[in-house]
Amino acid sequence: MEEKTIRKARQPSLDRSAWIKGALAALSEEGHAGLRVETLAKRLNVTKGSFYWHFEDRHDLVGAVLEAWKLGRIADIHKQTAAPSGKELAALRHTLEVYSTSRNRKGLPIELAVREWANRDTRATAIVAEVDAERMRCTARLFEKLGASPAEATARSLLLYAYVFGFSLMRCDHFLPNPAAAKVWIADCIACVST
Amino acid sequence: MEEKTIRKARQPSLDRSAWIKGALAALSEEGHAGLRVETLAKRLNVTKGSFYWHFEDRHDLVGAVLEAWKLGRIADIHKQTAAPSGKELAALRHTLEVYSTSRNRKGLPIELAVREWANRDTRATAIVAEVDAERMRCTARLFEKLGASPAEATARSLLLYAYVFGFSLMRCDHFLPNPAAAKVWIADCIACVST
DNA sequence: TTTCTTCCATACGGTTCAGTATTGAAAATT
DNA sequence: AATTTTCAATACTGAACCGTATGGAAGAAA
Repeated sequence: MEEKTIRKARQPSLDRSAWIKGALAALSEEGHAGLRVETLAKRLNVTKGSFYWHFEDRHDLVGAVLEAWKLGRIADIHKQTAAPSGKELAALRHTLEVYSTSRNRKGLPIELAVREWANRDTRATAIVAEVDAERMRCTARLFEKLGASPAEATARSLLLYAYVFGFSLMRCDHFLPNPAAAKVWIADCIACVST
Repeated sequence: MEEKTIRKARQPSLDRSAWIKGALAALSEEGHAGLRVETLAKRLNVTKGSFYWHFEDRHDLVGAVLEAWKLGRIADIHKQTAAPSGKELAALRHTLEVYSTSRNRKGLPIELAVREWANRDTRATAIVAEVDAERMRCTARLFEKLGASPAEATARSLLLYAYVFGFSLMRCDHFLPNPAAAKVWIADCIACVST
């Protein structure tokens, strides 16, 4: 409603990034099935005419969305793991916390949608592989600085990310007697390198 | 092709379970988007006429699929965790192994599709919650028999399942220098209760 | 002002799918 | 054998969607 008036007041029209941003929001709320041209147009208060001006076709949009997601994830992990010497453990625990708290209201659904989608789309598979490799590189580096062997650092990184993604897939709110305690125990298990 | 002749030779026609079985296969291969009436009909070499005889509508099928999936998962976990005294650790390690090996070619994609789907469907959410609760009950029992406190048993169970589901979401084949070693390290981390 | 470029609206055709109605054929029952 | 019940094929409506073609409005350039 407000969007509409703003647009009619000649906002310098939409560009590719606006469509991608809307697509990511749709991906978060409706999953991969939400990446529809006409549906996105409604979300942005325009028509398909705009879409086919900025994009070749739906395939083009999907590729752009994946690329934008990849860049965002890699930028995030670099920020999270850029720890000064001595703060490596805090950085790891912070990384672990970012995903398991309710902060990532938007991020985690996108993450899951992309990964589930990667089971049937080779482009998504490649993007996920790139993101995973970069993330594990970054966390493994921190674990090694804490004294872990390369093998252990890799294993801990794998466990860390598998846990956070897997946890977000579970619905155990009704079962966990003390969710906070369980999370603390797990965090200690993953991110406590015995020096 | 063979299916076709068999059917024409008057196999006692399809029943609900055949449709559900086909739906689970479609769910595994194409995700939630594969649960289409006409698509399933093609897969079973019949037409929609048959579907609407056995089911009220698509909503009906989806509910039946979720229910069938739930029962299957609960039956599986009961079988996996029915360990004789002294074999608890082996049962836990076996449970851990079942999901992380390539055996579950069909099961894991369904698991992920249902769980991703549960982000937007209340029925799927409820089903997943039931399955999670039962699984964690079963594994926590084993951990407690191994000497873990109730809190630790719960935490370990949560970590176990979050890990196996999260791992199946990751694409780190190109990065892991020694996948087997990492898996062993993680298994030891999750399922080695210090007595 | 006129022309051109940019950006979007509208209208259209084609596809896929959910759901309904009707018909038909084999099986079971009488 | 006649009839009823069970199950599936066919044909249809309507909606959602992709992609194209065309026209139009606003701003920039001439």
